[in-house]
Amino acid sequence: MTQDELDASVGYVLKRAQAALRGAMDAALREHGLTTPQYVCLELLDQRPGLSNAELARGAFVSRQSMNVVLRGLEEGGLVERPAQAAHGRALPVRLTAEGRERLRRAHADVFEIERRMVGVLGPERVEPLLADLTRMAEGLGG
Amino acid sequence: MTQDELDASVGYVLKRAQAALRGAMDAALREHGLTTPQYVCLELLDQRPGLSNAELARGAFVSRQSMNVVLRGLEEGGLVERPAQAAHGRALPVRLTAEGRERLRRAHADVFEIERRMVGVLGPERVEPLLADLTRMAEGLGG
DNA sequence: CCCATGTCAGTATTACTGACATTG
DNA sequence: CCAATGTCAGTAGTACTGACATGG
Repeated sequence: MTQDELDASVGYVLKRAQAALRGAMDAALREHGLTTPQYVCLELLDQRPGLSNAELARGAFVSRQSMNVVLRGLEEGGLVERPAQAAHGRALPVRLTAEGRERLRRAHADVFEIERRMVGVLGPERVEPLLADLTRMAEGLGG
Repeated sequence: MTQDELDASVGYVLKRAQAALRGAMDAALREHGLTTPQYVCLELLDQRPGLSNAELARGAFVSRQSMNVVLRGLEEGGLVERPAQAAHGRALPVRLTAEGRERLRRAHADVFEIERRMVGVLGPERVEPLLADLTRMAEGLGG
């Protein structure tokens, strides 16, 4: 593989774009006392209240164990809450607290601005195909 | 942000695609006794022999310290080598050993197949714009 | 002096694996 | 029995910060 081929590697530019986004998010979220995985977790819970740990893990593309660590941090910070016992299954539905919702709201504004800046360099007509292509690639790998 | 907005978030699908690729690479490279960061490091060195630790770190989007850990692992495994002292600067040029080149060659075949499978679900005419868009997005965030 | 580099130390977050009991 | 879940334990990879000496 030559240098040209590396620059032209979809995997490489994918990683580059993701690293740039992650770095920008880490920096912005630090001011809100959140890590990027924590933010992702809050975002998922805001959209689908009551998701279980395992469901959150799948949504954030991490293991159950990793998500459990993230959840424990959020719980200690009073941003989410879990019932002590499950109603019927084993899954414990997680919900945002009022403080969690408020923290998310403020952090979201900054993250939204980052994403706007990232996507803003593209022509608006590119966004839809880009979303479709990335989704199909993930599905193509069984993701 | 609604569920539709999350699915439509460029950041989210970007992460999803990258997670799928990373997972596939981790699985494939395990059989070659390599981690994904180690593989990326070998690939960079194959293309540009003599890169320093700091240059490799920038190329792989990790910190100097993290890359140093990766390099130490590769050095212990006899896949790369560094001179004990720098010729003129402080930077130590890293080079693949014969074994490193051979290990990379075999691993590369599997990784190439994964990328082929990932990109294969797209129309060939989509690849170029995709590369360009991802590159521009990274640059737009200062990556 | 300034800056990039290599390196050491310590710590934190995230990740993995394996394992096990529980629930439906 | 089987599948999914929550959880415990151990380990590993990657990240951060701060610090320091070195070389150009």
